[in-house]
Amino acid sequence: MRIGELARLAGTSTRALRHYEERGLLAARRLANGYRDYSAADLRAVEEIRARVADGFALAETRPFVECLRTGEGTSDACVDSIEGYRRRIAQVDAEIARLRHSRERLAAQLDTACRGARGQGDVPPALPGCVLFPAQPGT
Amino acid sequence: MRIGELARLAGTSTRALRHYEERGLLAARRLANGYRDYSAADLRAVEEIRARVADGFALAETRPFVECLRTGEGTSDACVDSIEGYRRRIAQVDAEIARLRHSRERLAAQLDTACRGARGQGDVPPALPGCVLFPAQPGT
DNA sequence: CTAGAGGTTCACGCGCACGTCAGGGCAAGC
DNA sequence: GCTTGCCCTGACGTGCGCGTGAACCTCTAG
Repeated sequence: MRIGELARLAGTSTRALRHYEERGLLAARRLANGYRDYSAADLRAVEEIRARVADGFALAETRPFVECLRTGEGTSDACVDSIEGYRRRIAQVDAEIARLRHSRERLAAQLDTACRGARGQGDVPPALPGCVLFPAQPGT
Repeated sequence: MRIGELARLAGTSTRALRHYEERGLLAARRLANGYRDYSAADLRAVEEIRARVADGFALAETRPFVECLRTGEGTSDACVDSIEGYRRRIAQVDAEIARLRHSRERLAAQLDTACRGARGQGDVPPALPGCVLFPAQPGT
């Protein structure tokens, strides 16, 4: 198939596919007229890339998975580097969640004091908007 | 004080301070020789900016807080726009945490199946590295 | 023959918060 | 006079994942 069809099937753009090729993630055969020619395996590779990127992997970090697809035929998980990649990314996500949770706590505290002490130190300010229905952290 | 001292006191760079000025967040008087001249209030403003940025606000979004500092003398919380800002940011953080949690679950599932099915379909692969001590999500 | 829908490469744009030169001026000590 | 340390204003670089032309070629249908 050619680049347009692959883009449609993979739910992305032709520009993205050429970008993956520039980055060495995707290699296309060429037809006699210079057009790129892709196989079903290439579609799998692109789906793999998109899936990893959707989970926060940088493009360069998807490389082990793509290479694992080529050598391991069928799955991209079955390589040591892939497992390493999963673990690293999970650690990053955990760290990021922790950071955001701390940030969330600080923000909630700030909002709280802001609502209490807003302008009129002792008496209740006239229904300061945004201070009713103070939001609790979901999922806790 | 001049820009270097302010940068040291605020724990940032002179370049950052000039950048804030370009963005209209910080206005400096000028000495006779053209040097910027800052006051203690400016230090408070810079601290405010840094604090907001540290909690994920974009530079432009720190503007209400800084302006609130000028008008409200003392705190930056006591303005309606600040409270709105807190709420919006909290909503963003919550959404981001939710996204990351879903991503985390998908990643853990992938790692799990990868560790199970790695290479040798039925028999246990020779202690695939990274598959021992499968990490659980912290804080749950 | 002529559109029109595809393909090709090259190369700049973007958003964001600055880092990092380049090329100068000002004040103070030796 | 020279060095040193601080300051000034441009203006380009960075990282990332493409978007968006420009200018051109190629195949197919009418």
